[in-house]
Amino acid sequence: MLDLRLIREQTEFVKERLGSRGDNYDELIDQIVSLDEKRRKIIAEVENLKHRRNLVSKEIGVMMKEGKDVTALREEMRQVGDQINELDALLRNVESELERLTLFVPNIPHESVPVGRDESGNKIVRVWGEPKEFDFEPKPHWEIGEELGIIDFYRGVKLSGSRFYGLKGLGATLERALINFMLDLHTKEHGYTEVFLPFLVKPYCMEGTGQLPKFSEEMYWCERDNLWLIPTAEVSVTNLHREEILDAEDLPLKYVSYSACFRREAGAAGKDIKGVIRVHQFNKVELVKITTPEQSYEELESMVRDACHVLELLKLPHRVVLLCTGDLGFSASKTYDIEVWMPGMNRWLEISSCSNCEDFQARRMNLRYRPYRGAKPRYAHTLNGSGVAVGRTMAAILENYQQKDGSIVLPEVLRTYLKGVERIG
RNA sequence: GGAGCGAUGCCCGAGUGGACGAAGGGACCCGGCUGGAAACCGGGUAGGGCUCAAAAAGCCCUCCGGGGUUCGAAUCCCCGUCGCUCCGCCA
Repeated sequence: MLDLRLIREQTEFVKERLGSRGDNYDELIDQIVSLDEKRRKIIAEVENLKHRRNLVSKEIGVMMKEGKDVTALREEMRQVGDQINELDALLRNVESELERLTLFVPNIPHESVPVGRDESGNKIVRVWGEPKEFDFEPKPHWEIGEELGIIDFYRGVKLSGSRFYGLKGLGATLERALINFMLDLHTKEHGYTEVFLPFLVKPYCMEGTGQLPKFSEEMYWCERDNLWLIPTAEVSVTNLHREEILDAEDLPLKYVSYSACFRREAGAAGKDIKGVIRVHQFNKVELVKITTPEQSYEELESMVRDACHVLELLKLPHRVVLLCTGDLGFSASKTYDIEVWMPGMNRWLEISSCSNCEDFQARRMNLRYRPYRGAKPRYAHTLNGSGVAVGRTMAAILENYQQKDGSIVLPEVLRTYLKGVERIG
């Protein structure tokens, strides 16, 4: 959520910056500005009346003790009270509409974000490693997984429908090993605190991180209990300290969390239909930081490095991409994607996305910190990034480590997590 | 799922219709005392909004959240959320 004051006082700036995302928000912003004006007018009026009522009510109390007649004043105040109720009701309507609209406004891109229409405007920041040369035609991971009997697409679909899959034997073990490897790396070497949180959350959590109200179609909803399945642990972890005022000396808070992620992929019919890269349920290890505005961009850089470290240790070639304004997510001010090389698919594949949301989410969830003793609270900055997507990492391992004979030689760093197993097949 | 009880400031806790943003205690901060400290003494310590260029100041709101009754609500009524206790069920 953007600061209403910013929208009010720098309307043109806000419109222009939002416009760089590729959609026009002028009309929405104009509606917000005019509702805000209306709101302030009503407030001025109703507060005057309340002030008067407070004074007179006190006086009535005093007069009653003195045995004076107060019927006339009482009657007058009853009328004032009616007016207040009317105005308050009006104000509630205006405020709820204002809030509703404001929740649909995306975050303002950071000034360092390149302006561009779509992913063609993204900038490659750096590349790590080189795509391996194969002396045979490398296969895509879905063929490898099926041939080795470690990924079961058919039965995943039998159980739950399209875009679900199952793992078996060393496939299941590898998935689990990857999760543990990533969690250990981030807790032991990068200083994150591990948390394990609910996968089902209240609607206000989804609103807090920006999935609701705009992206309800993308998520699974348990209607009976009005709970939502998280599309990423970003939701549960970032909301962990919602409505709190944190001490500055505790910042930055750095959390890492494993979670299953659930996505309806509503707008992706027919896209990436093969393999495990676009499915309704997948595992992810997520990084979240809560920090100060002064530190947040440094923290974004180090978060990207922490995520890349996973891929470096796995010796998977990857590159870091700075997203342009048109490719930026709703809540983000600045985002780096990390893309891994998939020799079987012959393309780069997003395996992590690290964003600084500045105070956009913090404002939605009322997450603040106190810069120093006695100071006014300020909104914190929140960051999130995959560290990294587990299913896609498994796919990348299958494709990058495949051998001519169809077997997989497992990355060395995983061997302690695989009880010494060195290859599959 | 049933029954009952509860939610007050940073923490504990009083208040059950009128001067209450809220007694008292603790904690913390500042000052005094001291060679220094403890004890003691004095003072202070919530959030949001509106008016405003801003500051200052004033006003409004907030005693879990939302409605209502009333001239006036922390206090009375209704709804919701969360917590506790007992019963039932359950991995």
